[in-house]
Amino acid sequence: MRAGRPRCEQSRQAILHAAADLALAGPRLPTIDGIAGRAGVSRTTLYRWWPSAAAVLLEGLLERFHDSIAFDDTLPVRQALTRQLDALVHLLRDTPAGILLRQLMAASIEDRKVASALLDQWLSPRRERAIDHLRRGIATGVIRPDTDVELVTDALFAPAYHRLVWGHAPLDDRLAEQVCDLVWPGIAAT
Amino acid sequence: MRAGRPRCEQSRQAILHAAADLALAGPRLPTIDGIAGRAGVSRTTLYRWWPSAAAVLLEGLLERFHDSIAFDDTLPVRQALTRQLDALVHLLRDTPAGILLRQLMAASIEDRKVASALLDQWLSPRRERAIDHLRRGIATGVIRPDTDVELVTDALFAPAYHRLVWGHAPLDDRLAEQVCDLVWPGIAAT
DNA sequence: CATATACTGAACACTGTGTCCAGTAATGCC
DNA sequence: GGCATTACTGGACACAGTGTTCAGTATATG
Repeated sequence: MRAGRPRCEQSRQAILHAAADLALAGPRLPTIDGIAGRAGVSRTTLYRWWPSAAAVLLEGLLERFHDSIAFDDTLPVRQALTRQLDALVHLLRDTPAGILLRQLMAASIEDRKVASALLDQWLSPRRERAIDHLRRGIATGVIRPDTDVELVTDALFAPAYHRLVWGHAPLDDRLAEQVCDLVWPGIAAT
Repeated sequence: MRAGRPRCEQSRQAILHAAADLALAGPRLPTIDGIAGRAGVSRTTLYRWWPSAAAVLLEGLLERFHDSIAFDDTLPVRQALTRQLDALVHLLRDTPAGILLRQLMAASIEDRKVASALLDQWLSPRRERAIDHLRRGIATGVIRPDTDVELVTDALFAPAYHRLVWGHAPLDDRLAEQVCDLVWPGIAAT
């Protein structure tokens, strides 16, 4: 163990919770001062461990939803994809993850570090799981071998994120199944 | 004509251009002070006509790209959709519209007024045109009559916006055609 | 000329950022 | 127990940006 006073895990949790609470309370990203105040912690402690409020928010999101990638490769490919997408829709609509992600996407547009962290730790792992399913489908002959798996992954998942960001249409219960039904004929082996 | 000194159109243009220039120069939204300084105009003049820097940016975007909806209902439905999507991909990748839109999407997440303006004046008109094409396809028997045109519109256009925002994959030349090819079998009348 | 509206430039209070520093607290090691 | 090391505190600071106010100046109509 390292010498010196150990990091206070209780403060860390209080900070992550405070950041999430503030993010959920309003449309604007929480401020460093706001988070510190609500967590009952000194401003300096925040800067000691995180470079920005967005970084705090991201760590909280990842910690809270780290096992939210619905992955089940025992299911048939089509069901597995539908299930993963349905889990995402549910997550974005019915848990704080949706609002947190919205704000982090806004932050990532203005801050390249947040952008790469969010891409590496949120989107890419989920895309990889979907791509795994698609490759499995190609391997088992269910999906056409010339399928562009990256493109199909975007076609499947982009509508959910799109509706989250723009808010022009609801993330309804049937979305996942509808999108999968729409895309499937374009990739199914004849 | 109204009494009093008329609004200075030259200043207005200088402000819109300054805002766009600053937005293109960096990842962060331009500031009111920055825009005013670059346009050679008093801060007060900006507040006189716009509520925020994002509002300036949005007005500039809409004015510059107001006729960027590729709409041609003489083409067959499938080509018309492909063409509209291809025009969008090109716009997002090869013109300032992409960067401006990225920043406006970030602003719209933090500011509901920006969000509704952007939705009403950018996304919705474009969605409506796509929906028109799809309805035309249904009317002419090319597309299945039970098609959810809103969902299909999102499936077609969301991938482009998704790649613009996340930057995980390029907006390449074949994207429009690939997405249309992927979705078409799911909506084509048998 | 009067009236109405627009632009200027400076001032102001306010919020938030990011850094610094001296002081205090908690741990491992000798 | 004493020491080195690291963590947390709280106040101070300079800085950038916001949004408003106000007196002064400019330019249009009638």
